Amino acid sequence: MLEELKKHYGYLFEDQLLEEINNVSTLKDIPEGTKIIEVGQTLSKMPLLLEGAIKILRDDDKGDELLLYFLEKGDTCAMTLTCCTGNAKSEIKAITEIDTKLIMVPIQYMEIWMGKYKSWRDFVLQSYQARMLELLDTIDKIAFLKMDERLLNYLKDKAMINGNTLIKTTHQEIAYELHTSRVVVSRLLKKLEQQKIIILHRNSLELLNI
Amino acid sequence: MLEELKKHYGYLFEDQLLEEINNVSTLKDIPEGTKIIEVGQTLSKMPLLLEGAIKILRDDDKGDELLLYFLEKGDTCAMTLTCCTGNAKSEIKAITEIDTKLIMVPIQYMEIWMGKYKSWRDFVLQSYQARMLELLDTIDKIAFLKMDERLLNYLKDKAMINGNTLIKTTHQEIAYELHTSRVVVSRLLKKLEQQKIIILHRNSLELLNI
DNA sequence: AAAGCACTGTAACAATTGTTACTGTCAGAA
DNA sequence: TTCTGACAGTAACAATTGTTACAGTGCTTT
Repeated sequence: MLEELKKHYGYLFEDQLLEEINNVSTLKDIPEGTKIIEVGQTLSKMPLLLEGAIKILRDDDKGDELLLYFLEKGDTCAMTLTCCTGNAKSEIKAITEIDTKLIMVPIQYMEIWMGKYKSWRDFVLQSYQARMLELLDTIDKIAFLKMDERLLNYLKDKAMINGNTLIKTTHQEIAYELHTSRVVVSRLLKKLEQQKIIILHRNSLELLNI
Repeated sequence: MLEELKKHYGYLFEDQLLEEINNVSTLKDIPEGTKIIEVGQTLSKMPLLLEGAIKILRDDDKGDELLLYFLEKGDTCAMTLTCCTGNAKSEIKAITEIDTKLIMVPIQYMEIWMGKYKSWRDFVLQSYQARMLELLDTIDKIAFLKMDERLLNYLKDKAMINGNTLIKTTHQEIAYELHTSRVVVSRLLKKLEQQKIIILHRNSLELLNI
C-alpha cells in the first residue's frame, strides 16, 4: 500500500506522514456504482482517492437529488472533513462513478496530523478550497444556465471522468442527477442529437465534437 | 480594540492569540451598503466581524448576480481563507448589509497562526465548515424551491439579519439577489400581500406572521 | 409648477420546464 | 416463444418563469 500512497501522495506528504498514513489506514477496492456514503450517516473514516472517481450528490428528505461534483484521484471528501470539526453526520451521498481504489483514514488522525504536519494542514485547506470552488461552480450552473446547457455540461463532465465519449446511462438517471424529469431529458437529448452533438443508443449515448 | 476582540472572540481564542491579533490588525467601521470585496479582487487581509452583517454574492461576467448567504458577528469570510491557500483572487462580492464593524487581519498571519494555535486552526476549519453548509443550503434553495418560496425565504432571512420586520429595499434589488426579473418579484410580492404575509410600501415592505 | 426619475402595478405574450399519458422497442426471464 | 419490465419517443397540456410594454405614483430638482 505504501507504494501506491507514494505514487499518488508522495509529492504532497513527507515520508514520515506517508508511513503514518500507511500504518493506520486500510486499502479498499470498490466497484462502480457502490454507495459509500449516505446522507445522515455518521462517518468515522475519511477517504483518500488513489484511483477511480466518485460522484457527490445532494439528497433531500423528499427524494430530491442533485449532482454536486465529481472527485478524482488525489482528492478527498471535504464533507468528511467537516465531520471532524463539529457535526458528525454526512450532508451528502457519495457513489463510485467507476471502479475505485481508496484509503480509509480514521478521522481522529485528521486533527492529530493538523498539528504535526504542515503538509497535512495544507492538504486539508487545499481540499476545502477546491470543494468550495466546486460548489460555487455548481451554483453557477444551476442558477445561471438553462437545462440544455446544464445537460451538455453534465455529459462533458461525465465523458471526462470516465475517459470515454461513450456514456453508459439512462435518461432517468440523468434526470435524477440534474433534478429534472425523464421526459425533459429525452426531449433535450433529442435536440442535441439533431444538432449532431451526440448520438443516442439504448442505455448509452455518444458525445461527438469533443 | 482588544476589549471588543475579547468580547466577541474571547471564548474562542486564548489571550496570547487575542493580543497577537490586536497587534497586527486594524479596526474598521463600515457603513451599510459598502462594497468591501469585488470579484477578481486580490485580497491581502481577512475580515473578522465584530458587529453588523455582510451579504456575500456571486457575480458572473455577464452581469448575473446571486445572493449566497449572510455573515454575522463572529463569522469570517471563508472565501478570503481560500485566498491564502492558492489563488489570491476573490470569487465573490461582499457588501455590508447594515453598518458593520470589523477587524482586518493581514493574511500572512493566517498560515503562521495555523501552526501556532490550535484554537485558530479550529476556528478556520469551523469557518470552512460553516460556509460549506451555507453553500449547500443555497444550492438546496435554488435547486429544490420555486421562486415564491425562495422569495419568502429571502425576506425572512433579511428580517432576521436586520432584526426588523420592516425591510427597506426595492423590487429590483430583490430581483438581482434572487437572479430573476423585477416583474416576477412584483408579481410574487403581490401574491404574498394578498395572502396577508406581507404589506407592501414604496421602497419597503413589512413581514407579518413572523 | 413643471420636468425628470426611480419605483411599482399590470397586461399580454413567449419561452422554458414539468406532468401525464400512451406507444413502441429491446433484453432477459419464464 | 411469450411475457415482463425497463427504457425511450412523442404528443398534449399545465405551470412557472421571463420579457416587453406601458401607465401611474410619489419624490426631487429645476
